[in-house]
Amino acid sequence: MLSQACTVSIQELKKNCSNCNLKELCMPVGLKPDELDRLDALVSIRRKVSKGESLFRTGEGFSSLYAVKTGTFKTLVNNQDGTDQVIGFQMTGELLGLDGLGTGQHMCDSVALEDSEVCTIPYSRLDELAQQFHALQMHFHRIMSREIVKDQNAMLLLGSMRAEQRLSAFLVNLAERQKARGFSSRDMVLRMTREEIGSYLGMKIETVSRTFSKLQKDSLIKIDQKNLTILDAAGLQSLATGRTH
Amino acid sequence: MLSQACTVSIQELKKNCSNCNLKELCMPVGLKPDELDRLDALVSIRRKVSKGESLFRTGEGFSSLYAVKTGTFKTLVNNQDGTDQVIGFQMTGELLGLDGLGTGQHMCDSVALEDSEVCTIPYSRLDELAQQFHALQMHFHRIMSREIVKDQNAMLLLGSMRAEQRLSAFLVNLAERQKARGFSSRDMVLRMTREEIGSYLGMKIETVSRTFSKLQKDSLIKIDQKNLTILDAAGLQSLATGRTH
DNA sequence: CGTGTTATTGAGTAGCATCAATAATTGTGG
DNA sequence: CCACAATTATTGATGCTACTCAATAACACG
Repeated sequence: MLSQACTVSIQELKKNCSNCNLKELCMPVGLKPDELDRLDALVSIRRKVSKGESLFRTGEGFSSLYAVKTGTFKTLVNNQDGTDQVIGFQMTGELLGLDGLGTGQHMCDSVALEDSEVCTIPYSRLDELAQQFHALQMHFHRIMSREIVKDQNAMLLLGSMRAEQRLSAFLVNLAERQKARGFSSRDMVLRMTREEIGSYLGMKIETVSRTFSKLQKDSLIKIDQKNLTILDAAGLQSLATGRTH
Repeated sequence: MLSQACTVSIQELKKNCSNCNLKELCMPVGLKPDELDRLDALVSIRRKVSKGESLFRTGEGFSSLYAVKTGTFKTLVNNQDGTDQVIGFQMTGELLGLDGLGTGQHMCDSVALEDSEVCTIPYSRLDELAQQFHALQMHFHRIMSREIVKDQNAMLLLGSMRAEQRLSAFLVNLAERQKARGFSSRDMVLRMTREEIGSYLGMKIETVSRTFSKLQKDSLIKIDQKNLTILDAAGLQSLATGRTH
């Protein structure tokens, strides 16, 4: 795995966190210059993950966290009957692997939806560094807490929304995240299949497809395969936050 | 709030973490005696919360975590349309308040389902102590990670199980937690209403009631109001882990 | 003891899943 | 680079699950 780092050029190695344009989204927020330098060394291990390849799998030993440098991932939990369920999509700047910390083993699979690249953050070294730099420790806590809140909001979505609302909320969320990354929140490319969206939102692929068609018929979106345009952001938002049942 | 501590007798104050019978479930797991002593001082602030009363509410400033000493709580997220959804039930030894760490404000409400008591753990002091005692820091990370995994499993339940399966999984989980606390996993008292169960499981109160009746008809459980007896634990378990759709 | 809350059960219905057929797209090997 | 296979997506017809509405019963609380 470490040999993967060789695929990164010397030039690339020199620009880690310090001048990474994801600073605001990833770990290093609020760190002082010297703290950033230390973190740089930590995440110098890059790893490429091709489309469809796993970053880690359920049951594998946990040793590192991963920050998505480029690309998109999905996270899957293995249902006891052998089926999988998507429980999250991670895009640039988001952290992967927090699930493994509790037991020392990863509790889900992480699979790249497109050719992607991650920064590997060995937990033991993050921990060491966090002991020295309190701000990093605090920030790490905040990241974990936000992960908990995010999951709880997903529970809300799954527990009390109907199909149209779920999909709207999902698209609004995607748009927000795109915007936070400096991309258009109007036009985007869905990296995941209808089936993956359905798995995440607790609905069948046919229902996802029909709901997309309905949103399009109502002129809220334009959807052509993976290419999505949000035509009426306010309308979509009001659908997403509307009555539950 | 601090005045609540006065309701605790001197005698009670002397027996905190060190000889608390929840050691295995709560924070102090794996700490050395001197570390435990320090934690003792930390959690000496007890607080009683009567049935129906809030421990904290959405939007309130975050300053402390809470360990349930006795009793049961429910956690609610406020849906944007004004309705609430139960996203968890906390029993003895479980930690509350992790949601507030990310933003500095609580992101959910926590309400006592019966007269309860919590140990207040000021975050700033926990943090201080964790800097000194690395084991505590590690343990705190593990607790947060497990919270994430727990929520992800709840997403799985909500996204891919049908009513009977959801309720079975819920009851099996309750039984396991009762057992971990040294109580009977066969007979228990449900502290929550049917409506609260329904809210948590993403189903209506009528469906909860009907599903209880069905499980009883099939001789898997005996349910008389809040009194539950699990007659066929294996059968219930196999329902809970059975096919999704 | 009465009132408000909580729970049970029935009848009818809406929403989503299932089954099915077809189309569009992606990936692969010749 | 093209042809074929496999995957992914769309749309229709039908059925089942769980929601809605409703009536009644049991319980909790003051």
